[in-house]
Amino acid sequence: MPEQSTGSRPTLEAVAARAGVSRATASRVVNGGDGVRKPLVDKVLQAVEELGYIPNHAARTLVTRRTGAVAVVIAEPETRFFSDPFFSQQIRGISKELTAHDTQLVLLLVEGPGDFDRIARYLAGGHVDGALAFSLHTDDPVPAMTRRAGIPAVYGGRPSWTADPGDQAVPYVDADNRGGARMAVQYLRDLGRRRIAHIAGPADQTSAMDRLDGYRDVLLDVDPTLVADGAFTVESGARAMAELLERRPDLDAVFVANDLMASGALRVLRERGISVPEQVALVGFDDMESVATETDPPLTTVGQEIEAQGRLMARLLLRALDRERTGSGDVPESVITPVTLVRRASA
Amino acid sequence: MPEQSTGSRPTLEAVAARAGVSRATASRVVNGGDGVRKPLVDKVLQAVEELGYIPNHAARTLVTRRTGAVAVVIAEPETRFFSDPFFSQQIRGISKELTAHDTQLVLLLVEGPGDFDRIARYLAGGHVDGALAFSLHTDDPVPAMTRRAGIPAVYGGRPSWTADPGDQAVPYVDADNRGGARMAVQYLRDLGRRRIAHIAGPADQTSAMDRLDGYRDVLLDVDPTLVADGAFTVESGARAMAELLERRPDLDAVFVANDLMASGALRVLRERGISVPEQVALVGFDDMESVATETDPPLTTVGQEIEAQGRLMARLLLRALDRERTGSGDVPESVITPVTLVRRASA
DNA sequence: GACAGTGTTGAGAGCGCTCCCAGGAGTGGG
DNA sequence: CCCACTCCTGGGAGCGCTCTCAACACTGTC
Repeated sequence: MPEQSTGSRPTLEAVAARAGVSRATASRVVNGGDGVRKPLVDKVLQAVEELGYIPNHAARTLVTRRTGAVAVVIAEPETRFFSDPFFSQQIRGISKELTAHDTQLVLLLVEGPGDFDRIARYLAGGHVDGALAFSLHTDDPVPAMTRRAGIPAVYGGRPSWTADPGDQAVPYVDADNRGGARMAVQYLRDLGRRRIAHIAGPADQTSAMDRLDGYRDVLLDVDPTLVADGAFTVESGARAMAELLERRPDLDAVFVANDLMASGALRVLRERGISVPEQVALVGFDDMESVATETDPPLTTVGQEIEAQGRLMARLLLRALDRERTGSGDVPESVITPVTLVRRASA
Repeated sequence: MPEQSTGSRPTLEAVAARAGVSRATASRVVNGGDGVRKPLVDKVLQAVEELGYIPNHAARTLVTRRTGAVAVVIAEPETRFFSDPFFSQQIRGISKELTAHDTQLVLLLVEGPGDFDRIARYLAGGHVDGALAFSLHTDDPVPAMTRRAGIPAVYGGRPSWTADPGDQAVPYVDADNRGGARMAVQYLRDLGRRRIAHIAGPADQTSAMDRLDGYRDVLLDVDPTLVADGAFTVESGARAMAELLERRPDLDAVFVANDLMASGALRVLRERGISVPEQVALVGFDDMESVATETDPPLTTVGQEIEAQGRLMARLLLRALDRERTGSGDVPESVITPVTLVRRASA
């Protein structure tokens, strides 16, 4: 084991001295070795090895002005962050991609509304080169913060302001919510269902609205009594289902905007002795492993590649960073990821 | 808005100049202002405000040798990290505590076994002041890495090597697994159950072993046919339940080492038409929100305060860091957090 | 053989900050 | 009124690194 017990860690200076070269040459070797002759490269590399040299990150950042880290901002209120494996998977994808490009992931969980100041200060403080954020609510202050901090950002989920055409383009990655919804409703129709209801997600989340739009795309002028509002939670799904059943006891199918609500809806249907899928067919959205396969019956749902979305977000950000550094390269553009209908037993 | 559009951000030098003081005094004010007279403090503060000054983190780290960040190392193979809200909650608790002490959270997800090198290099590279890790497997290389890197670490879950008395003390935070198991089994006994089986977790995780020990504490010399092995997953729980039913069709209760397995067990019992809790009473462990309340019937289980555990881990680490810095303070000691029996319908 | 051109190396100037140390201002006691 | 002492402030070194620039060696050409 290299001598790391000597208290302070070896510096580039020490490496250079041991290799019998200047600090500048040692630095060149450590950073790739371009333009240094082979024998010297070897000598420096050996010195690095012998001393157990590890570059001092702070010193390097101080001069290069690059931190090699990006922030992941999660502004979701407690409840969802917990019960939702969505974030975990997305983060896993992000982590994979960042790791492959030697970039670190700083996790910024927003602790309540008053905490945005801290986040803003952090982003502006030069701690990170860029930011990834999940823009789930219309009033999200994160975009303004990253703009002011002057660092590139990529969003997960279509930010609401993209509706305004005049606004600056912020790249984002999102599943094809609208297309997926269309697919689900069309499937129910092909099954012969005619009174297809919808349990919608919260109006301040674009994914919920896009899914609602997709539902409407297929069922052109749909009866408003067939649509109930939910909040993407199990409980809200149960409530909405009860509401729908009361208003429209004749419904024969429900497209639910996410699996969590679908599981709540399923519970209510079971309690009332309504058979699924015989009497009422049910299709969810998300294909959330721990939910969709565990319900009784298992959910037919729209699946999205969550981890791939995370990877993609990271990739877009890294590309933006690269562009910033080299001054060239293609401008990152938003990406819509495909979805698939996963057939199980509920429809 | 302060003039941040001038390209490069203002330095301490600029603040000092504007306030008409030296850089040293400006630095003192920025770092608390001890030993600086009020009028000067105010002048500097005003300059900071006007210029929108934010300290350069890299420069500060370079001289203080403190990064103000800690790593959270998660070495869990993919599957569990996803389906398990455990980590999310634990991280939330960690984040809350760190944030309150102005410390950043760098997330290090281990991507496969070959990735440990990267983690080791990162920890040794002076990027972070300390590390939090979840030590779930006996062969976990993280402890060795942090020791070599010379940074303090705190573990989540009792590390297996704490069994060896000679080993150095590594502080950890863990739920009272053994006590909780005792509580659960005792409860089943008080219910009048006499043939209480156990579905155990994987043998390389101390939590599983501690729960098994607790089970044995109550049922002194238990018949080995009453114990089946699982892997903390829904599927493994189902398999173990089937196995138990085959070996001991007379069993009248099962204490399952976690809720995920309990939900699998429940499914098997339902499929066989065995009523819960009438014929077989079932108690789980973890009180995992999204599982325990959603099963049919809802699970009676042992609840632990996961978020509090995360907070505690962070607190212990911060204390160790403080100790390192000031050279005094109490040595952090491991903490066992209490558990409670949550009664629902399954027992 | 002189000269331009190419490739490799080292010296040294900072990056922005903290902190040690010395000097100056102010205070109280003898 | 002078001296010792305390309190506050500024000068300046230096944290470990990158990067520019100049010096140097070597090659090929006319």
